[in-house]
Amino acid sequence: MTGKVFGVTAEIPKTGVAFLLTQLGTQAATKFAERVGALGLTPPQVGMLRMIATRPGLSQQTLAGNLGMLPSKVVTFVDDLEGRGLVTRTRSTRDRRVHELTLTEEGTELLDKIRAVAAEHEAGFCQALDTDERARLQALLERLTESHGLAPGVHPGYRTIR
Amino acid sequence: MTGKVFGVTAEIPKTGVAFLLTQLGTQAATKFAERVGALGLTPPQVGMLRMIATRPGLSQQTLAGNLGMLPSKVVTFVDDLEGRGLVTRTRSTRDRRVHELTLTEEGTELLDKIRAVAAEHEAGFCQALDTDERARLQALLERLTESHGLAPGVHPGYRTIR
DNA sequence: TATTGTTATACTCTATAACTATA
DNA sequence: TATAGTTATAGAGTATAACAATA
Repeated sequence: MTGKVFGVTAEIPKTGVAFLLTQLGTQAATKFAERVGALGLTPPQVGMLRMIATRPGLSQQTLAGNLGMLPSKVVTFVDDLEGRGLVTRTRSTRDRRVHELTLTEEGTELLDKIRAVAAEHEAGFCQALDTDERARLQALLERLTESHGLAPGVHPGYRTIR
Repeated sequence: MTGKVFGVTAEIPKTGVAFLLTQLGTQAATKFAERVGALGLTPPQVGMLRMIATRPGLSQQTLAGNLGMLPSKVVTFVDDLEGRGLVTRTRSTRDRRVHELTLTEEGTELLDKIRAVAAEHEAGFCQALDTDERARLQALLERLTESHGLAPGVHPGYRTIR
């Protein structure tokens, strides 16, 4: 196979599915980070807000475990989100060691914006495909994620990312 | 939509194509890193070896530019690869400032192993799909990479990764 | 004694900027 | 003066471990 790269005709290695996924996954993650960055958030923080919305009152330890983040990192992020009035820490009455996390009204509103941004991201990223093609692509990708035992909706990289 | 996560029945956000790509891209990159790690290499180093094989005699600056890496990082990597007898630096006769990079015989042999490892990676990652499904998936993914202007065979993340 | 949340610290990584040798 | 390669360094980020409060 031959093609133009860097202005020079060069041998292009036949790119397989795995490498295409690596390329597109990085691209998708970067673009999503840009979009939520406009809301003052990082992708891991978005994951936290979603998790808190899904399971209000959960502890920081549980949150860290579910998202694969370090507990010390969770402290920093919650400090930030709490300082911006998006999340509240409440000492549990049953175990005064734990801080129960919940979204404020403002946090809930921001999550709505996040959902809108995510929808824009999805639409923008798949622009080149028509509805039918997207559906077929989605079905194939779901098959792959299941075969790799990836948890639905959980980014596998929160343990190392920002 | 509802499903089991973390042992608890919870609301799962409908995962779109963009997020599935993020998940799978991270997974593919991680698994590839593990495989080439067994050869003592990082993915960026693999990219360097491939680039040097494609364009023997290129300078470190050109290599850095093409792969989106910092020149100072290239120095470190080439130090390593040269120390292991995989790559040679030769002062250019036309411009004694530049170091022309070439693969040694050993480097060429290692690149053969890398190609084998990449093939195993591809096969292993797509195990859940039959030949026909892989071809259709590949075609759809190629459409997406083209629509996003991604250069064939070039990982977009070498500028930040290890 | 074990666990939650927090803080401190050591370690790694990245990016920038100096520095040399050549042009 | 500008550029290729190198080295040094400052800043950021990560993971580990120490710590106080509570169980």
